[in-house]
Amino acid sequence: MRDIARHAGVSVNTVSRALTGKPDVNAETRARVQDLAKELGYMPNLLARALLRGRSSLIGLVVTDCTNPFYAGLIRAIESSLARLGYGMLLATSNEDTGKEDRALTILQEHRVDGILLTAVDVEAEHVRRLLSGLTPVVLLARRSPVYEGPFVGTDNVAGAEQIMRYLIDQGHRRIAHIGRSDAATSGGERLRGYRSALAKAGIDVDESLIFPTLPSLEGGEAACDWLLGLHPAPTAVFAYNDTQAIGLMQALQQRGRQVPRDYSVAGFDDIQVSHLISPQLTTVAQPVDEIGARGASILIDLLNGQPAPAPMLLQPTLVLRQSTGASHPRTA
Amino acid sequence: MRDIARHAGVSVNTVSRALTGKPDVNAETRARVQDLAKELGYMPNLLARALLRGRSSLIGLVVTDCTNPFYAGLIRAIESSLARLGYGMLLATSNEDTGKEDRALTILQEHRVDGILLTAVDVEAEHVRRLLSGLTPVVLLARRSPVYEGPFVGTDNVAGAEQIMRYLIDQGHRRIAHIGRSDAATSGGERLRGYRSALAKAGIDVDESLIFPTLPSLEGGEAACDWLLGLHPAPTAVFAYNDTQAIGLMQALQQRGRQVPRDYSVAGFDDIQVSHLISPQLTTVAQPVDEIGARGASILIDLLNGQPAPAPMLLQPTLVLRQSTGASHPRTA
DNA sequence: CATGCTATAGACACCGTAAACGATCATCTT
DNA sequence: AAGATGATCGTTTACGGTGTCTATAGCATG
Repeated sequence: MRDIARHAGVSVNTVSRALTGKPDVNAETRARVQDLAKELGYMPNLLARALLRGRSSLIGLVVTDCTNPFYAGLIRAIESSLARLGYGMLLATSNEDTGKEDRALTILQEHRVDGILLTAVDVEAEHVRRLLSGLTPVVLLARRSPVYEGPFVGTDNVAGAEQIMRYLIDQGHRRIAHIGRSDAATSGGERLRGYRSALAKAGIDVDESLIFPTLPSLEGGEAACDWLLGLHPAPTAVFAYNDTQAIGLMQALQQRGRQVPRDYSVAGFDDIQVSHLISPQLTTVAQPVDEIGARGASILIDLLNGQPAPAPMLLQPTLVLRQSTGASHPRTA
Repeated sequence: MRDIARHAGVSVNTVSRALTGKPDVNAETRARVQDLAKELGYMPNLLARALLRGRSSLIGLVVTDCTNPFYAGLIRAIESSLARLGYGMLLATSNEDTGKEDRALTILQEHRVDGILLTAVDVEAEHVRRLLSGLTPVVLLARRSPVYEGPFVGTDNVAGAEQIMRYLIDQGHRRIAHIGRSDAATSGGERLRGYRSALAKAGIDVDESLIFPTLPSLEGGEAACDWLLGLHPAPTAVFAYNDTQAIGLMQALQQRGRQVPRDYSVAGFDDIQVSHLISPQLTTVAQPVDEIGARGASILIDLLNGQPAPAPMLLQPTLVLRQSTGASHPRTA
């Protein structure tokens, strides 16, 4: 900028005014300065501007694992929203480790991000509490504590689970097993709640022995196979916490000579891309990933602009019926 | 920092020295300052530090699409490497659009990232040329122009294609089709080169009518199905540019009543996660994603520390044999 | 006691930009 | 023609840290 000022024979400040479109600059001078800026390849130093204005135009995003297709979609939606609004995105990954998450958040704050979008490993953790009571605006995504009433965007997991369960019940299934999530993630509890309430609404007693908490991974799904085959009387359908588990289960079932959906209907949650590539294609519940990302970003930006903190926002998932579920058949075994 | 200085009864400068571990501070004073810093919840302002030192501790990463599992893996590897080295990562997505890429790169530079990791949409594009001849250190990932001799890390696509082709040839296949990539991405040309050279080495003439350039997507693979079925004499195997195409093709073939690998052996490239979830599991070539990311990051950091620019680095992919390929059967048709 | 050395800490400048204020000059008003 | 007005531009200051130079005190040395 100094260079431009010297070449143009004006002060640094005039250059600043000319380039940022402020008034009090002669049109001629402005044109000359702008030409020179282009010629010299000038780029504003956002660091300096940030330091002065106390706004970095940077948003921090923390996810647990960007190779998870759900988070990958989230990242894409957020990045594109933020880019459109003129913000840069600092991405950090916690890898489901609270310690790493804590450090990542500290780094983000030291870089003076204007706000943070967080899918927390453990919403109750001490460092999350500290963050939420701090000055940096934060919007939680996908996971929240039940008592938290601040900015949040996520899927209505209870409603999604109820939808898929109602569908299975409508198909004639009465003994429906649930593969759950064994860790602290709140979505596990919510989907389980939907499982229970759908059964209750249909007048079916919940059989606790039909619930199997495990890891939300392929291996978790595979592990559930043995458990499932050991149940008597056998369930006719299974609702898994997520697609990955459901796929693991289906693979294991097929290896044991069972057929889906003939022997067992299997339903998942998330609608990751794989789900319509495997055979049979998986019936599941699609999360509105793009909308979660876009809403999260816009809520955060609104917060930065001084809007009051909105209440938690639950978005509705949609049922995706495919081939892995069917009508209940009477058991021959 | 001013607060700490006042509370401790020392100058701001002394606080700085105490906290950054510089010498010339009394051990007692240092301890007092550090205690106060913790108590007051002090966080260094990296913006200010960056402005002064001319280093932001920020690295920019530009990928075409973070929902692509290959790039998602790359992002994870890079993020974890950078975090370990004390750098933040600014992520931008080009969505295969050179205009968006250009804008993203500008934003990154305005934020004064210390260096950029780039998987360019089009390595020959004007704005990429400009970037490479600029001052910001850049390491290209995965895609490069043949004439570029600067910092680059990627897969040896030619060798990977040769490996899988040699395997198919060893299985007795002689008429092997190739579904290619229709756009400018260099990896397309490289894999095609491997296809040709493997055939040449085996003494098989390249039949240009067996090469079908299309989109690197599911749809591209599906589109290739009609073409494939129209070939006479029919090939016994297909080598696709990537797994996604291969999967699209297999689905389309199965819908037409053809069986894989009985009627056609199908091989892909990339080893995305889906590949071992579908049936038949896909034979493919695995890219060393983690290593590409880790090497890319460390090369960039070396550049920042004044090391001379290294030559392009090609990493070897590994063959993953699964169920979608088999020995060549004589055609009955 | 003068001198020089060391340990410690303060003062000042500076990074690149922008807001606030002040100065200059031409033009307009009466 | 004197004063008011407005357009244009320069000067000063600040953002939060850190490198460099300088100042002071305490101590050992000759």
